[in-house]
Amino acid sequence: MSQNSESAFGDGRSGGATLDDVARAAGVSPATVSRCLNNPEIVRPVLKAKVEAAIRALDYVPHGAARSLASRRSRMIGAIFPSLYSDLFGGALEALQNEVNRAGYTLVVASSSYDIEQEVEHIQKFLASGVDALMLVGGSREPEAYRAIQRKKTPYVLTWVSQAAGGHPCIGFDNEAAARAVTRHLLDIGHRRIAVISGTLSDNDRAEARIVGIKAALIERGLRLKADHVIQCPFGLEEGRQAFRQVMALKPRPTAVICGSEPFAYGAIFESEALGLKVPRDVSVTGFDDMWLASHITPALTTVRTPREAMGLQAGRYLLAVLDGQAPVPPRPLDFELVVRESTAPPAGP
Amino acid sequence: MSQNSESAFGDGRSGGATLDDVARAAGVSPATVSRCLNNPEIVRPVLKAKVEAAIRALDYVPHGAARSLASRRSRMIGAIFPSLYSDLFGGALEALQNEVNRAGYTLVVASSSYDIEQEVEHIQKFLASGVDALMLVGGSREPEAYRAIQRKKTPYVLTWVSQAAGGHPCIGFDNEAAARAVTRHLLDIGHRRIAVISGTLSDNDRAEARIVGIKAALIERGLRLKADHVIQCPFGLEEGRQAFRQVMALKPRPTAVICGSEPFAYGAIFESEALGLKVPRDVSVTGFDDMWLASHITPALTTVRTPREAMGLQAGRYLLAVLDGQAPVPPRPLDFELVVRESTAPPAGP
DNA sequence: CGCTTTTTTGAAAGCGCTTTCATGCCATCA
DNA sequence: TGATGGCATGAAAGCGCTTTCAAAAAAGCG
Repeated sequence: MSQNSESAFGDGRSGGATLDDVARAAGVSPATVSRCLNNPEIVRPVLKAKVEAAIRALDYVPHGAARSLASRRSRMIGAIFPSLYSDLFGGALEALQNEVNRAGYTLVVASSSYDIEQEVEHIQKFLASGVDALMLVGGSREPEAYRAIQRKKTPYVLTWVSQAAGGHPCIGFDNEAAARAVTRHLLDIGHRRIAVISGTLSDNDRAEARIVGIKAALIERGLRLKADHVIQCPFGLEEGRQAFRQVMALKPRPTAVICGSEPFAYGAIFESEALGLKVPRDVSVTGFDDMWLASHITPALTTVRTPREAMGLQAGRYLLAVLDGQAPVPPRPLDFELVVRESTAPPAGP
Repeated sequence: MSQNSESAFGDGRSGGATLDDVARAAGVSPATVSRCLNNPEIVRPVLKAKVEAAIRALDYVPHGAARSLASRRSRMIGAIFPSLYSDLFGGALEALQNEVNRAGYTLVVASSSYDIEQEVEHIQKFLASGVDALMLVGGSREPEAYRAIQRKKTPYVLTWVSQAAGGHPCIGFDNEAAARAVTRHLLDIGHRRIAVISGTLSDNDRAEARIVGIKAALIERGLRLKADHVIQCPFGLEEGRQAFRQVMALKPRPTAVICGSEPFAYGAIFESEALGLKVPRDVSVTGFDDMWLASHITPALTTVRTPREAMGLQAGRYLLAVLDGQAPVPPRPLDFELVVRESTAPPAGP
């Protein structure tokens, strides 16, 4: 039975070498090996070298569950997004993942399908499986959900919002201000009859805040948003088309429509063609998020660029910092940017 | 000290009740409680009821890591996608997640950014953290990666392909056949000068297979694909625009361009406008995947619809079946569908 | 150079659960 | 009715690691 340097060991034991094996091979105690893994700086270089050699020779990989059990930390961070289907959250997800990976954490992901009940189930499952921290989107959920999180003392952060009732830590942008910016732009170029296509408002504080922002901007100019001028529907391009058609049937016809999410705007632009309307000549359209299609569609979309990757990144950093015992830096709202392109123009003369 | 039925216990112990607590409360042994959790049918109804009551009363939640350690199963399934940024894999991800959740598993996700090195690192990390099964995209990776997986005896499945060198289990569609179908369509309506915009071929067997399919269809008609007629570039709309411009500079100009991925096709269509070319009058364009924009863009895109959700779903089912000890059903290729819309038409007369 | 203080190390006790294994119980059979 | 199984239960031994705690070694000091 020959033993070539690395495979013989690894292959022999079905489960791989254990920390005890390493200790034996290095001629030290298991405790020392453990320290090499978790606190390398407190073990003498001589021993550390021996241990590292043994680890390499045995192709040793620590057993995650055993580690979690003994240390009561899972090294997992959970993230729950409203949807993974669209690419809206994809960038944030990737950024978050990269960030936590870098620190040795594993990201566990779930999608709630914009369903608050499903979300709470996921929260509970994550809590049960012992995630060390939690990233959530928005602040609309039952107080009981927060209580469960806090009871377990699990660090968490809300994204996509810059503040939430209850003083929860947030990493996001000011949805209200962003919507206000879009609205002001429209008002500045002369629009007065403005309609809104919004995502379903219940259980979605981002959508709510955007409506609030729009109303605020309108009020600044002594205008107000009539109830029949805001259409609520589930996110989606097709839904946007329908809503746009509906809004264009209003008398007098609005000269601009603000879309609370980008697919609505795409839908509006596509539908305008079907309707024989020209954007922006006959009607101005704005989006929200500045996704990849925005600059390529004809007409190129006026929209607001939201800091999606940045939210993922910062949320990761924040959670990591808290896990690291640092005083949680009070996060400040991230910047958004109004991007004016071709889909908005002054309204045609009366 | 009052003890209201549920909160008093749960709040008292910082970590929550343990299985031993439940056993004590129910007046049975820990072993029995464990059995109630994992093998309810072998414990007498009387005891089971007692245990269940205790569980409810104590608000007991099993400790995942302890379970994993003792049972050597993590109840986690790992999935590594080339990208989470686009919505290409989003549907599959959601479907997979729902499927494995249903069976009590947790999905752990990672993105490799189309980087084979990064992918192998993720594979190793997942293996180390003890995932019970693994979902991968495509079959292009070092043999060592497979060896590592097999050494750990971790069930796995490759998606997005219907077969892979090495006989690995696959849940996907026949990329070659799909590309052949698109090409034949073009040939059938009279095209002879066909160019291709392909994703980077190295380390991407899906892209490779598509090229093979295109060549095969061409050869059937006695044609061949000239080297300068296939442009390789990273996935992306912008890249597609550039590649299209490049391809349109060929003399004689191709009458059709096959895009190996949908964003390329969108880019081609947008760029054609910039170039003053009319699709399909001046040039036909085909996509690949039939994503949401395909039917809305002008002209609506001829493309092939790939079974993305189905792959996620079936991959989940397959893995679950293997984990359940069932004989792994030899998976058959999933269906794709050629969707002919407006972006293809017979070439203009010579 | 002997003594105290500070670091490093090792021994051992779990973390919370699963899983043999042996036991006691009851139904079954001769 | 006594022997023979079969089945539900409990006792106990870990799973692989971390983490006190105390002992040993190194360092600092007079």
